[in-house]
Amino acid sequence: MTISDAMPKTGDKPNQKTKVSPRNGESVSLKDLARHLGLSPTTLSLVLNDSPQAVSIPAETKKRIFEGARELNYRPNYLARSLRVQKTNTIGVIVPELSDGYSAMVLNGVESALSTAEYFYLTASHLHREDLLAKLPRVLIERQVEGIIAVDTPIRFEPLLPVVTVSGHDEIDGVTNVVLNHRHAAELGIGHLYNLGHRRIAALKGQEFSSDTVIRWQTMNEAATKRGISLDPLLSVQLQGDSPSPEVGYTAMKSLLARGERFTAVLAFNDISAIGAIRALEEMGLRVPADVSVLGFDDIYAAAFHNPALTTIRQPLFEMGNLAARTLLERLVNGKNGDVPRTVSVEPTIVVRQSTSRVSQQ
Amino acid sequence: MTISDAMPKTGDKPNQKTKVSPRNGESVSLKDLARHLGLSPTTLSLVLNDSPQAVSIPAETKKRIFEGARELNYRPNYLARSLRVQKTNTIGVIVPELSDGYSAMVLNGVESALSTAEYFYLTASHLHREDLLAKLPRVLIERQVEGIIAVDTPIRFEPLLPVVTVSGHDEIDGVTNVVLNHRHAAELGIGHLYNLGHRRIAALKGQEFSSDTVIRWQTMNEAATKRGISLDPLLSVQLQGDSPSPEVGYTAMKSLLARGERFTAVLAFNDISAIGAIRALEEMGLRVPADVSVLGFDDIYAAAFHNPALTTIRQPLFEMGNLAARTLLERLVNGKNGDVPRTVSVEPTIVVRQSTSRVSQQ
DNA sequence: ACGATTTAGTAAATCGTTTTAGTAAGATTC
DNA sequence: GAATCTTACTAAAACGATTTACTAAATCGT
Repeated sequence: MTISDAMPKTGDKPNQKTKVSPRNGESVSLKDLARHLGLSPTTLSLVLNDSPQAVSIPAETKKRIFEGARELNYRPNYLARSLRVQKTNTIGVIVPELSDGYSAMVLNGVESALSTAEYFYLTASHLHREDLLAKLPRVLIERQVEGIIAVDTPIRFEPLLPVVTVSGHDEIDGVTNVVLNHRHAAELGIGHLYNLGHRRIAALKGQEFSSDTVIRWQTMNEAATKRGISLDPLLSVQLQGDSPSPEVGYTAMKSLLARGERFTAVLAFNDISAIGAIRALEEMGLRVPADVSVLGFDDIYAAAFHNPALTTIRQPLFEMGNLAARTLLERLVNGKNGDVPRTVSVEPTIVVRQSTSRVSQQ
Repeated sequence: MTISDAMPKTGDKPNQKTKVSPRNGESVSLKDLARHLGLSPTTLSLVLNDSPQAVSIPAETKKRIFEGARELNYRPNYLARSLRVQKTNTIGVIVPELSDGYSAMVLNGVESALSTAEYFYLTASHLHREDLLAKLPRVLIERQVEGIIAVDTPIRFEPLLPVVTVSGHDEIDGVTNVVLNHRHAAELGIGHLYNLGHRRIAALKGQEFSSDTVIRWQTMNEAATKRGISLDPLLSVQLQGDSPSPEVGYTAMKSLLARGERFTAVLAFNDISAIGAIRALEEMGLRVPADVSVLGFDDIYAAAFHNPALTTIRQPLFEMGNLAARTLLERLVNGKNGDVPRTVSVEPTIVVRQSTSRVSQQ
C-alpha cells in the first residue's frame, strides 16, 4: 500500500475546470482546496484542525472537506503554519561529530524522546571548530528551533532559548546539564581495581576538548586518595587528536610504555581507547589481563565482544540523550521554566568481564 | 593546561558570548529594526541581502542599517524567508536507526556535503516499522524539505520530490541509488578466501530487512561458482533481530556450529557480526584464523583493533553518504533534473589483517 | 529651462497558514 | 413579531520576511 493509492488518478477530468490544478506538480494550498470546494480557507482550516469553532459546521460539509483534501492530496505547509502559530516543533542538536558512536548513541535517545512528541530535530556538528561553535547556535536560532541540546559541547552563546546539555562543559544559569555521576563512576572503577590488588594504576586521560576529561581525572584521583594510593602523573598520558578510532589509545599507550614505568592496571578514558591500548600492550608482549588489567569506559557494543572482553564502566548514553530531550520538552511543552535544575545525573554501572584480573604476585 | 588556553584570544574574557538584548527576550523583526532606524523594511531587506537594487542606497545609510542590525541583534526569521522565497535549504534523511554505526557513518558524509552548501537536514528513523515508513516521508514533505535521502530503506512513497537512496531497496524512476559495487566486493572476498585455499566457506547472511542481504548473497554465490565452488546452504545461516550488537553474529554462529558441518572460513555480513562469530568460534575451541578464517565487511573503526584484527571488505560509508548528498544538491541547487542516473556505485577495497589465513593442511 | 535620468527610498502584494471578528439567514423565545 | 440565539459560514488581519511597482526629489544633458 503506497500513498499513491490515495491520490487522485491523473486521468480524472471532473475537477479540471475549476482551475484548482496547481500549476502541474506543484503542491496544493489551502486556498486551492477552498476554491475547489467552494468554501473559504477559514472553514477548511477550522474543520481540518478540528478547532472548537468547527462545532457549527455540519457533518456533511466536514465530510466534503476531508474528502476533498484526500482527493487533491492536500498537505498543509508546515512553514506557514509555524510562522503563524509561532511554533516549529523543532529543536537543534549540536554534537562534536557524528562518527564517534558517542554522539550517535545520545542522538538515538534524543530522537526516541522527540518522536513521541511529534518533534523533529536539526543536527549540526561543530568538529571542535571555534567558528562553528559560535555560528551553529545562531543559524539554528534563525531557523526558529525552540530549544537546543548540546552534547559534549562548550556553550559559546547566550542561552536565549531553552538549552539542555549532555556532559556539558559549563555551569550556566537556566541550562540543565545531564551528566554521569562521575564520583560514583570513579568509585566503581578505582574500587574495582583496588580490590583486585592494583596499586600502580596508569591512566589514559581524555582529549583536551572533552568535557569529561577534567572531572574524570579529578574524581578518579579522589577515589584513589581515599584508598591511600595516588595516580602517578608519570603513569598518565593524554589522548591526542579527535579521530574516533582506537588509534589514539594505541599511540597514547605506546608513548606511556616508552617511559619504562611499571604499572599493573590502566584506566582508559573510553572503550575505544582501551581497545587501542590493549593492542599496544600486546605488541609489547604484555598479556591482558595476566600482566596488565585494562578498564574501559562507556560500554559500547564492541566492548563485550572484544578479545579479551572489556571490563568497563557503563555510561547510559541513550538514557542521557533521552533524558535531555525529555527535560527540554518539559520546558517547551509544559512551559515548566521556573525552576530549571542545574544538573541531572545518571548512574554508571560497572560491567566486569575479562580485561581485568587480580594483580599477579611478584 | 585548561581549555581556555587553547582558545583564540577573542577578547579579554575567555568565553566571549554573543551579547544580546532585544526588549526582554523577544526577538526583533525586520519591522522593528526599520522603525528603530526610521526606514522601511523594504530598504533594510534590500541592503541586508545585498540585492542588486541596493546600488542606489548610499553607503552611509547602508552602514546605519548594518550597525542597527548588529546593535539590536537582528536575526532574520528563516521560516518567513523560506515561505516567501519557497526554499528551505533543508532536506530529510530517513535511516533505519541511529545506533548501528552504519547510519551514523553515512550521515556523517551527508552532513559534510550539506554543510558547505548551507543546507540542514532533519533525521528520522523508521525502526523497520511499516507505519513509520509510510508516515515519515509525508511529514518531512509537510515540513517542506527540498529532497530526501533514504539510507538502507525501502521507498513506500511516490517520489514527488528529489530522492536519493543509499543502498536502496528499489529501482525507481527518477531516484538515484548510491550503492557499493557488490560484484566487485564479492570478487574481492571470495577471491581472497579462495586464494588462501578455502573451499568450504560458511556464510552469515544479513537480516531480511537489509537491502544488501539479497544482492550480497547472490554476488558471493556467483563469485564462488566462477571458481568452481559453491556456498553450501547447509553452511549458511541468516542473522536474526535488529540489535546493533555482535550478539546477533554470536548466536548465528552458535546455531551454525550446532549443525556440526565442517568449514574452514566464514563470510560475515558485517564486522559487528564477524566479531560475534569469532567469539562463538573461540568458545568452541576453534582458533581464528588457525582453524577458521573470518572475513568481515564494512571496516568499522573497531575492525583494525579487534583481536585478531579483522580482515574485511571496506565499504566507504562516509563517501556514500557524501556522494548521495552531493547528488541531491546537484539536483536542488543546479536544477539538474533531466538525466537522473539510476545508479551510482562506489568501489570496495579489501583490507587484509589477521583474521584470515591460508587453510591448514589436513 | 525643460525633459530625462538617477538617487533614495516606500507601499503594497505575496508566500500559506491560523485566528479574530464578524455577518446573514433561520430558529427560538416571550 | 421583535429581540435573541444558533447555525454556517466568511473577510481580513496577522506571522516576518521578499519583491514588484511605484514616487518624490535631485541631477544631468542640451
